[in-house]
Amino acid sequence: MVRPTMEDVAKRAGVSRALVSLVMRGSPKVSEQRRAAVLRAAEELGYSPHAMARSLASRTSTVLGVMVSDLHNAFFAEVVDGLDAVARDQGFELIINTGGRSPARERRALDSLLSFRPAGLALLSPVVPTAAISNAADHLPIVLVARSSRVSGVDTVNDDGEQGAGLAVDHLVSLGHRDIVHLDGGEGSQSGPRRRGYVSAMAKHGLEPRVVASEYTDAAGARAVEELHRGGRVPTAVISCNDFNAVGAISALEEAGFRVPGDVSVVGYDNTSLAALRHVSLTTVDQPRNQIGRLAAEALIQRVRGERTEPVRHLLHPSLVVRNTTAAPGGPS
Amino acid sequence: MVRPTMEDVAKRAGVSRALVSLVMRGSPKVSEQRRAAVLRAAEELGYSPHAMARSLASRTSTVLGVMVSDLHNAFFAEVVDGLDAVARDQGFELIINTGGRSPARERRALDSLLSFRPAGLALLSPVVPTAAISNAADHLPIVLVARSSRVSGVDTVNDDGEQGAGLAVDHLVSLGHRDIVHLDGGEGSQSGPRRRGYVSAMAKHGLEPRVVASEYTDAAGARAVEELHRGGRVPTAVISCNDFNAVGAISALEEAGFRVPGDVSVVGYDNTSLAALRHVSLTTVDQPRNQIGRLAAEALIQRVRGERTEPVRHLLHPSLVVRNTTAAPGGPS
DNA sequence: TCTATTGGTTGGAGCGCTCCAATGCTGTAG
DNA sequence: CTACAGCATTGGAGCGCTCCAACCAATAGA
Repeated sequence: MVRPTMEDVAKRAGVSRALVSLVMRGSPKVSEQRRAAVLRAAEELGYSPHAMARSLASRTSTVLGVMVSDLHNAFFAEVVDGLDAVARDQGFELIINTGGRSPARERRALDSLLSFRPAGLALLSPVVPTAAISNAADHLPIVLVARSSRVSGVDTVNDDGEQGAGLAVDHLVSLGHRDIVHLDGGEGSQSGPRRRGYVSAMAKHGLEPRVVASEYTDAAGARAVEELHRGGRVPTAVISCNDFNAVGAISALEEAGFRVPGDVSVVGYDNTSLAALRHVSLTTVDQPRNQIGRLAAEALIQRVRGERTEPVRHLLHPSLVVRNTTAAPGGPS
Repeated sequence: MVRPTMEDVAKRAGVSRALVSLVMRGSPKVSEQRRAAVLRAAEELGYSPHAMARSLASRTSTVLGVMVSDLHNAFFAEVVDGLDAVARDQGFELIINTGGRSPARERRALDSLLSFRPAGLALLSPVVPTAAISNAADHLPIVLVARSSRVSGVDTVNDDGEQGAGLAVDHLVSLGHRDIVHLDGGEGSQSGPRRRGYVSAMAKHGLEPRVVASEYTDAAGARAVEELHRGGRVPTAVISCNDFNAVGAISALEEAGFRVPGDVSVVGYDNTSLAALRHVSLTTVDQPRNQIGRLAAEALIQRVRGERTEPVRHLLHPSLVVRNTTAAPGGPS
């Protein structure tokens, strides 16, 4: 169970501890002969450097902390994937913590991440108060993902939800729709911009917006449609707050006897793997999730390396993915 | 950017560094008066202990390493969720790394995890050779998830894939099906046990097994069904290797004019969130993913605490979730 | 009165490493 | 033959903490 230390390697190779340290860090000022001897000794002992001791002694860190508000959510999983790819590539490790969407739990998660003195911190859709964030930002570089904030000195990476919703409206209008309803995401993280984008795009086309309260789940999407149906006010097109909601809406529409997209067109948001299933084949708005993660990692690493001190605010352009749930109104199924 | 140390807190509170250490670790042998003074000083300075220095000095760690072969996969996300819940509850942190299903990358991920000298390591469906695992197992407790292995001294947590496939067969047989095809998962991680379970359950009922090569994707499921259709050998029931495959199969069946479950019943495997969507409503086999994660964390922590030295091999019982894609053969849609 | 005992407190060594100033060792110039 | 580079190498201090033996009252027992 006991692992060899630098001292052990030094002894075995017949050199000093400092020399071993130089070899381990790939310093050029070591003679080839000694280097080989050290590497051999390390190999024989099964030695690998102790990252924490290294970090303590050098007062630097190669760890990036990641606070994921909800690992369950596929969106974050893909963002983390992007973060991970860049981090690993640049020689950084990820240490991940989840907040469970509760400010108190998230607060603790944040503290425990900070106790590792990471080089930087990525907060994915955090719910902690701004004060806690700006507090932490005094100590280390921070990048905020999927939460816009004016905390000074903090980088942000966001998808432009307004633009995305606008794309959906434009698409439907170009197909000939005029009666387009938005199923709102309520408390969901990006629902505000999406709603605003919908409303302003409708206004742009001279159409009257209709926003129906809903949530980011398929059950909520179905419920919203059922209410519309009961009220006798089913539109020719629906823009859901996300893909799950859209799938629920489709299912309720079909149960009520409407054909999709024959009678009603439906657009989702997020382009989750769900939307791509041929059984679903949902027209939806794609957020470049992986790229969001990559940009976040890059922003962090730039700061860590001192290559940049000005905050950067990435606003990524979503794109529309047209599949089989949208068509001209009254068209063939 | 510079954070206060224990020394600073001690000075401010007018006590020794050792006393601050005791307070921080919640030792009972500190007078209330001093404790309060220390806590106040810490608060005022914004001090929080340095986890790495602590770990170095105490030669213990509160970090559990997690190697996820593929974060993208919702299955692992949920397992990590379970791990996370237990770990946090027991005062451990998770440090996560991904291997990307490549032995070389995974090997590096493993090394970098080990360089943090974590208290234990959870490997989720690793692809590295057994030798590497048993090597690491000499240094720290390891739990293997979704990969059965006879490495001595290593704990494992697995779902009983054979039993799960058997449940699906039993269910279909009890509905009256006799012509049941299995769409095999090929290289997929648990496809072997699932296939074996299918074959032996069929044998048990005196039925002839039919295994069709496929994969863990919806496109592959659709392709397999199309082949069956072209060969004119569409069965009355299909057991897919996983939910994605099942959804693909359903979509291809419907396109070919078969009703599900009227003409053909379909069973998935995994009970992903996809299966629960009302639009899909797939009968499937549930693996207790969250519990798999919890058990893995518990196994690790028991070892870390020295509460157990014998390896434990959890084999979890899957359960059948009956929804709307299975019915008696030839029954109403 | 003197010695145990107890509970609170402290200084110092040391965890495995990095970093820096200092050392020894060539080789070349003066 | 001394001086001085230039280079490879080294000892030691120190990162922020824990742990241990020692210490210091204050109280209890003999």
